[in-house]
Amino acid sequence: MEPTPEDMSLTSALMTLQRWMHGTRSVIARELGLTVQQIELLCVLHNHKPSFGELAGLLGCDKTNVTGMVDRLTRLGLVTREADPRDRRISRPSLTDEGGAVGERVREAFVRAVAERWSGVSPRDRARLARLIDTDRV
Amino acid sequence: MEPTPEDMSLTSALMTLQRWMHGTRSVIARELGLTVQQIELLCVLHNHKPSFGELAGLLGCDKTNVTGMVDRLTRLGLVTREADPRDRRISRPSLTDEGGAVGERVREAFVRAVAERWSGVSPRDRARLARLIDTDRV
DNA sequence: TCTATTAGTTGACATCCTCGACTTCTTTCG
DNA sequence: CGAAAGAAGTCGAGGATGTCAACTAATAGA
Repeated sequence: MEPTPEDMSLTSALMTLQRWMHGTRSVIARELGLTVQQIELLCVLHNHKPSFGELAGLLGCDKTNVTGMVDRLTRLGLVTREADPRDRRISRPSLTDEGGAVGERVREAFVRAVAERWSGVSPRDRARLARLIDTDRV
Repeated sequence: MEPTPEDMSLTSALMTLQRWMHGTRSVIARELGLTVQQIELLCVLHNHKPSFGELAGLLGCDKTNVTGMVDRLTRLGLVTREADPRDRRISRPSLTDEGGAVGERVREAFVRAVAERWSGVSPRDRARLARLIDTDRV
């Protein structure tokens, strides 16, 4: 399957987008005194109680990594471990009230940044963009 | 500026995309025995000889960080420091032949992954997607 | 039951990231 | 010109991230 010119320009757009997202997330994290990975974890835990293994999959990192991340966020009072009543091996990280509030601020800030970056694009095109991005996911 | 429903679904699409890109880049890096940041650096240096400070800006990290990253890539034979003849404070990291070849493989792999992910979308829509992503950059 | 598998943790080690302090070189301005 | 101010890169300390192999505890399967 040969890459077409459209694939090339799409790739280049994605690289630019990648840098923009990284920068945006860094700023948001820094304002809250957290790391990018930590705010990502808080967002993933929104309305969601995965096990450590599932959480690792969602974050795209090793499960041995998640242990330490949850430890540090627990120390900050943002996350707790909840036991699974059906399987005593499993414990499910979940947000504390404060962790939920911080996650909410993160999502708000990100939506605001997105709205601002695409403010020159019509709502119709923004919806189209969202559909095109997620196309093969559906 | 209130976020609209379009902004929300765009944000959600971007978060999914972010995870896909992270996973894709991790796989590419791992296959080459490098880290995500290292392949990013190799890509940024393609046809480009920034100073350390400019490189830090492009990578979205601190310049004190770049010193170590360039050191490690130099040890791997992928990057060298070139002196700037106009200003002796400045040295410009640049790709060795091998570094250029590795960067080329990274770009190829990424384009292939992009082409595959959006293979269900018409070339016309892929071009439209690229334009919409980069809209306010132009 | 007895074995194999799964979930989470730990320790070792490399990398990433940030901060403040430092050296060297360049620019500015008195 | 020469001293002060600024800019570029480096270094060291310290925390966070990421990977690997090895480990414990609990469950599932034969």
